[in-house]
Amino acid sequence: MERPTMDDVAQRAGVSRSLVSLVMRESPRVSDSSRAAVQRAARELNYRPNLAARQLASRRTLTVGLIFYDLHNLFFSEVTEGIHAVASASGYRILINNGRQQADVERAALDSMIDLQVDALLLAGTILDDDVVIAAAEQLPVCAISRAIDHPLVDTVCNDNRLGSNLVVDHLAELGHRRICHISGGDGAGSAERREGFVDAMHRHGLEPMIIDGHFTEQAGAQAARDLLNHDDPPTAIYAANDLSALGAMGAIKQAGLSVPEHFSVVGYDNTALASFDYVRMTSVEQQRLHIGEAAMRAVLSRLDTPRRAALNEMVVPELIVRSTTGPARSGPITAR
Amino acid sequence: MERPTMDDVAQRAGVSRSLVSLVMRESPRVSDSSRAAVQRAARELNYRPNLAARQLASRRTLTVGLIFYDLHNLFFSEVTEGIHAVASASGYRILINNGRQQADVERAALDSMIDLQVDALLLAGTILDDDVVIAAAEQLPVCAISRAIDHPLVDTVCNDNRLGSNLVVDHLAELGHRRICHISGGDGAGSAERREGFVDAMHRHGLEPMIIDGHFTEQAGAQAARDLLNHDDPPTAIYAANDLSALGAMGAIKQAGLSVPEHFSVVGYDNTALASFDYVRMTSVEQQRLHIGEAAMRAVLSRLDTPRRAALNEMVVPELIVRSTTGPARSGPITAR
DNA sequence: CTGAAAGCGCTAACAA
DNA sequence: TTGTTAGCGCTTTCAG
Repeated sequence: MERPTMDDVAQRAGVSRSLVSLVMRESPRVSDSSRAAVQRAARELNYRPNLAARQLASRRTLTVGLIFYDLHNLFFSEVTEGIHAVASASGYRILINNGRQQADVERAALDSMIDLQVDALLLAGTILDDDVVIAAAEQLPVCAISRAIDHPLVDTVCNDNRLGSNLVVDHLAELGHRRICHISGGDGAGSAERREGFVDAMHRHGLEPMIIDGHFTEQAGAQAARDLLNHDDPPTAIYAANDLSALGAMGAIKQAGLSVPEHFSVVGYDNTALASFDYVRMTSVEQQRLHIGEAAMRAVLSRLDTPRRAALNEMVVPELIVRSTTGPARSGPITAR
Repeated sequence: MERPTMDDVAQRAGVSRSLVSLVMRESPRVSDSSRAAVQRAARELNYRPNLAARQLASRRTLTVGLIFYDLHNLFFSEVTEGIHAVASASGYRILINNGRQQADVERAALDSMIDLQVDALLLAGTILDDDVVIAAAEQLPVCAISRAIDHPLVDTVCNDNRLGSNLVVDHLAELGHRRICHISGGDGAGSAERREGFVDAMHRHGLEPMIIDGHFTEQAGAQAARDLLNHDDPPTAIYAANDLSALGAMGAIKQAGLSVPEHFSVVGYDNTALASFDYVRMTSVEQQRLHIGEAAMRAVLSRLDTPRRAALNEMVVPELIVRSTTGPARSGPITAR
């Protein structure tokens, strides 16, 4: 069964193909009667426009590509909701590709999107080289999410990671914590800023920053926590660079027969579903993911209108969500209950 | 900056466009010297073939569409890995769309994919009407994942949900549990079979099945558990239809000051990251997600070769992963520690 | 092994 | 408001 084409519809409706085209694109300059006839014919034939042909002729796809750093990280799922909301309101569809945490896979995904001629590109936490991103931005609007890129053509939307770290340290200091350890996020998106914010905030409170190099993974958090447990003078609070890592730390603490927040306070970042489960109830920093997604989509839409405008670098204000994994600092050494 | 076309490459390489086309499609019938010249010209111009044009002429995209029931469910992330592995080995790219748990969004995603002329469609846990799926299957190869559809054109890959439930009940019965409650998954993918498998297995053990209607969500699991806690004679074990729901139940139990597995054993389904976190260590049923993804992708590839072959309905054997949320049944009523 | 020519299904001036 | 006419960038016969 061959798919009907515009010509088939035109023939059936007794009009020309261009008229059908106009109706399909919802042009106002069509008489009501013609429009009705075309729509009826289209329905009867179960006609659907061929996007490839449309795109070849019009040079646009009404499609934006979205490349994920990692499909397993729930942070991006929520960001996608925001993107979707704005995109669908503007008649754009979204195509997702998974970078699987590997730069070369991301690169292939990016090439693939460009081959498909998406109208714009959204990069969610990708670790692609700046050069690659900039080269892409020379071809089409690009917005990087959760990643700073300083270039006039690349828009960015990030949360204020330094501020987030400050909120965390303030909260912990207020609870009486003085020895706070940060498990860093390695080369992950935003981890450098979170780390710097942590150091600054600690100094501001007159405290000595303590840092373990980590990753945005459960394993890294677990390993770091195990190291801390063997420390001569373990900290009273742990601030992990994201929820996954924080949960890893909580797992290690639990396995050691200790508990949160009695022995250690633990704070994560991202406020993903992981943190909000009643079984976990983790204190975490909310980045305003929905807002981030919306802002990113709006950025590329506006650049579609104004290709050479100056870069937009939006900094979203994060918020600390206090739950049950933070409490007063224990006094003295660790004693199993 | 205009994108170079095949003609530009041909001109630069001093050959005809058709020859460039052959080289781009890696045809063996090209002399080494021509091939080299074309490849060099393409590289120098930074040429990338226009997929829309290619598709318009060849009628294929080398692209498969994947529609997710929900991007927030980690189950599908893993399935995607399997799909990706097989797809990329065969030169196919994957395009993902999120159904956001709503049939109409799924429908829009499906239409969108068909408009884009993807070569085949993979449906991961979608709740689309059978009619819609079948109509799609008449246009292109379709494989439904985690969902049974009985139609000669629709391939399916599911895990054996009945068997999964049997494994769970066997395990719990062996631990001495006799009052086991199943929190069902409502209209979610596979929940009917899990429920039936549960009932059968209970009867096989001479036990009375107990069921609460639920959903594939944390909230549903929590609500069900709260109901059970108020029960005259609460069960000693809870088998939730998926990990999310099981974690919800664990949260409610924890909030009530009770613990797992001392007061209640809890089992989930899917063995997602949620279950394997050290902080959770939940006993759960592994569906062999990677294998499921691979099988689904292989199914559509084979149907691309043999469009009218009989439907393939693969049933993947699940495995019970025993962790720390199941233990011997408590004897007697619940007493807080 | 290489080139010429005819579309794929649609959009976009331009004319009428 | 509607129809005519060129393409969009590529693949695919078919000759040579």
